Amino acid sequence: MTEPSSRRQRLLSAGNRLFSKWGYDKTSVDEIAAEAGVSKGGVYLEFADKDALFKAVVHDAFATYADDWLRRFTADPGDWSFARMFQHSLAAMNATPLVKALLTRDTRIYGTFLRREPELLAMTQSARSDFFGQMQAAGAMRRDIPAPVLAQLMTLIGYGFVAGMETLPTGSSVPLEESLRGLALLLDRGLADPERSNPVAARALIEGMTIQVRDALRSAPPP
Amino acid sequence: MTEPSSRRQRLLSAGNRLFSKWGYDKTSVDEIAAEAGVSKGGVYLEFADKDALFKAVVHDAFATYADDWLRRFTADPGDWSFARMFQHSLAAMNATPLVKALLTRDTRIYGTFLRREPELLAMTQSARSDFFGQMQAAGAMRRDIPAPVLAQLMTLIGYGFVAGMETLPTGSSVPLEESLRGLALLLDRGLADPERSNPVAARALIEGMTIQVRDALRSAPPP
DNA sequence: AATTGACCAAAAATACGAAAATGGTCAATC
DNA sequence: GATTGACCATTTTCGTATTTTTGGTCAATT
Repeated sequence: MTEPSSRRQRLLSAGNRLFSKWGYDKTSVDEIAAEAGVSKGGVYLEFADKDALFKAVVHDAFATYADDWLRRFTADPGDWSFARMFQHSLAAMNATPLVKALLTRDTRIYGTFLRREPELLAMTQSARSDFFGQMQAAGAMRRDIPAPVLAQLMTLIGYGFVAGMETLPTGSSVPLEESLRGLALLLDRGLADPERSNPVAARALIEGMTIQVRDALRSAPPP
Repeated sequence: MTEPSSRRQRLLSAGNRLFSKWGYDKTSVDEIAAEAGVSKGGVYLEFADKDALFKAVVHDAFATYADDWLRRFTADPGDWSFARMFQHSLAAMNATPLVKALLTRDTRIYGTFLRREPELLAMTQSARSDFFGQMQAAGAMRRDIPAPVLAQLMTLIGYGFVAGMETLPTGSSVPLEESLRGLALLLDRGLADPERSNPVAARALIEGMTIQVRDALRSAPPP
């Protein structure tokens, strides 16, 4: 038997389903209420307005993404390397429609919302260059590429994998998971510092950064 | 003094300029004729219809791209490696609006055209997996990643660099050329076969492939 | 006290005829 | 013979009146 979820939970779930499918503009409050088995008035008992509901749904999706990311990462028996962290980050993003849509700036999903609330995009700036600087300083990443360039590289590559998969020719036969494994192999060797290697420090940095992002995405949304 | 270019040349040039800026649907034959200093009837003396003109312009853009690619590649004093070939390929693509727009499926530019002529997309399938198979066989590329996966990797990374640059946050301060140099460093080491290295065979393969693509794009468009 | 759904003003979708623009042709012109 | 631009049928755009849908409220109901 299923746990009777709270009204808020049901609204978030229904909202996530419908917003993911039809987007912000083409999903009405009526439909969400019906899908959640709540009257329209009930929606406004829980959320101030449609915007607040949408923000809460997006925030929820990011928390789901962060959890999924960490779950995939810890379940992977391989090394605790940056390349693997990145690999699972992309896999989790791809599996969370609203996160993917935000990264790819899918206006069909975010509709008029991104124009009114462009600060939402800050949530996608995950590849911060100070992290790469620390990795370099710890001897966990090559130092002949400046940290800001590394950050940009990873951002663009990540964008390519998430956005490209659904834009490029359909018959690309290679499933995303396999591409991501290949990418991890490529990055593992391409980003390593060939002289000094410090897997312990690397692991500490990666672990810290991962947890930090997870907690940041889990925290309460801004007022 | 400037060479008086032929009517066909002026039409291709004007078409390239206007199609790049306004797209297929929003550029009229009248405007192209005016921009080229030709009467409307003159357009139809040169091309069967608007579609034929557009196809010729796109074909011309691809030839320009191929030339630019090879020019950048040969002007680069660095190694004649796959990573550098790829780097300059992306730089040239990015510098050729109609090529970039086709790769990114920019419907603002290609408008209704891509629906009627989807085979145009075949021109963007440059990363063919048999090439990677040959590179692997020649000892010029690591063999622990299957060739089709390598092809997919490079396709997605390329997409990320070309499409991501204009979609992602504007203040990304790192210019594309520098990102591409970093990418080449990353790929050079990430794709290399650590055991056997065969720069001579690699160079032959890359040279052959480059010329082949260049000639293919230069050839006459299909009837 | 918690929840509902009829209700309202505002916004968005639709319908549709008028007007402008467009792709393409060809008799007149150079 | 090469080139032009007025011309035509069709499509697209525009303006607008009408209808539908939507976000949000609140008296009535449970």
